[in-house]
Amino acid sequence: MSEENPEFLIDKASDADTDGAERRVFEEFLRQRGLKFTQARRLLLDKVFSMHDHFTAEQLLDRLRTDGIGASKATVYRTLSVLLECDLLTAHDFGEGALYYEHTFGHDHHDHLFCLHCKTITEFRDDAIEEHQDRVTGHLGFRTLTHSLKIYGVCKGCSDEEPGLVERYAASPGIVRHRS
Amino acid sequence: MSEENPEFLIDKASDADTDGAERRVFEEFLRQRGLKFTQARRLLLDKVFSMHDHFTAEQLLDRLRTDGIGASKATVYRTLSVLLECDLLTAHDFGEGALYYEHTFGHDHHDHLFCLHCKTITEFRDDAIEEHQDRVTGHLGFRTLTHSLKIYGVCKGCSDEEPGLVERYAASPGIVRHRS
DNA sequence: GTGTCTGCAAAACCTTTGCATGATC
DNA sequence: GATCATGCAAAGGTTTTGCAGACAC
Repeated sequence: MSEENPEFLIDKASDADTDGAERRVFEEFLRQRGLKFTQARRLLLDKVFSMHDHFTAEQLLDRLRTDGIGASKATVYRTLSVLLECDLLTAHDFGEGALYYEHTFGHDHHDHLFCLHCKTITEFRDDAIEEHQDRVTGHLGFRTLTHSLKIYGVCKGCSDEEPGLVERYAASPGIVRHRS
Repeated sequence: MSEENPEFLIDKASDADTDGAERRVFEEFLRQRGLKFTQARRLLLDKVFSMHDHFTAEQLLDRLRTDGIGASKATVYRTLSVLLECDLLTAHDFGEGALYYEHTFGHDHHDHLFCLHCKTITEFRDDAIEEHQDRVTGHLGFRTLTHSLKIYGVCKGCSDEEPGLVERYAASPGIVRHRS
């Protein structure tokens, strides 16, 4: 492993080709529940799986419209909700007002770095952290269903470009919003 | 340390007596900014520091009214905002719609377990987890300002009382809401 | 043809804000 | 007395919902 690509960094490009498996999962899920595989749902599924970054409902709607697909806001939210239920999608709240979604098919759990300046989201995974979490919950008899670790700060790119940025954010709690 | 009280559990009772220090901090902060120490702010500060659990703005408002203190919703939100800015308060988003607040005076950083069934919030701290986080961000040149680790699941009390609860939640992604 | 889905607009929800009145320094 | 704070109601944002017409099975 090179220094530029440490073992805990997640390679986003590797999920580029899912071989259409998400579609089979989706169709099967719909069938089981007596729901219908409509054109809107097919178009939305395709769009969601063509985006390999995190996106909000509004951004998804915009990109659909750019493609000339006239889906309504209600349908976007309702379809995202179905995709969440069948585990093809995950939502993350970074305290920015809207939820960020990412498709998750065959992806392992991972955690996030959120740059408060450029809003870039970086994914990472660290087994040691996971193990320590399990140790804590095990001690307490707490049965974990899901968990989230989010680290907020300033990414290397931003702090290289603008030295003093970190100090500026640290002095402006209003920007960090004290959400933790 | 007894088994009932592992070293990573945070003893909430220990912050019961702050000796009024939070009031001095608050007054000093207000003075520095040319803000006023009004009756509403004093009453809210007292109430916030008399509550040793996590609470929402709505719950705070209710408890104030129970005490016969008629603060408006706007004032509650505005005062919470000031308390956040002077680091006497922290807000947490557990995906329940509203933010949960907790007063933090002389408290070290800690993480949270959230029981999806009884909504109980348990605090813990684990230095090893923090160290691993620092290692990851260090590798990436990411400058951390704050972070949050939240573990969602079913607490020991709930799963003892209702066996099968965990499985029920695991099968109902809609309840977990897929927020992570 | 039955049952589900879509789009629109309106509502829900928490939170913030504008403005006139009232309190603090 | 100047300035900031309060309360009310209205607006802000994202997300959800009711309903009539449209589509999938």
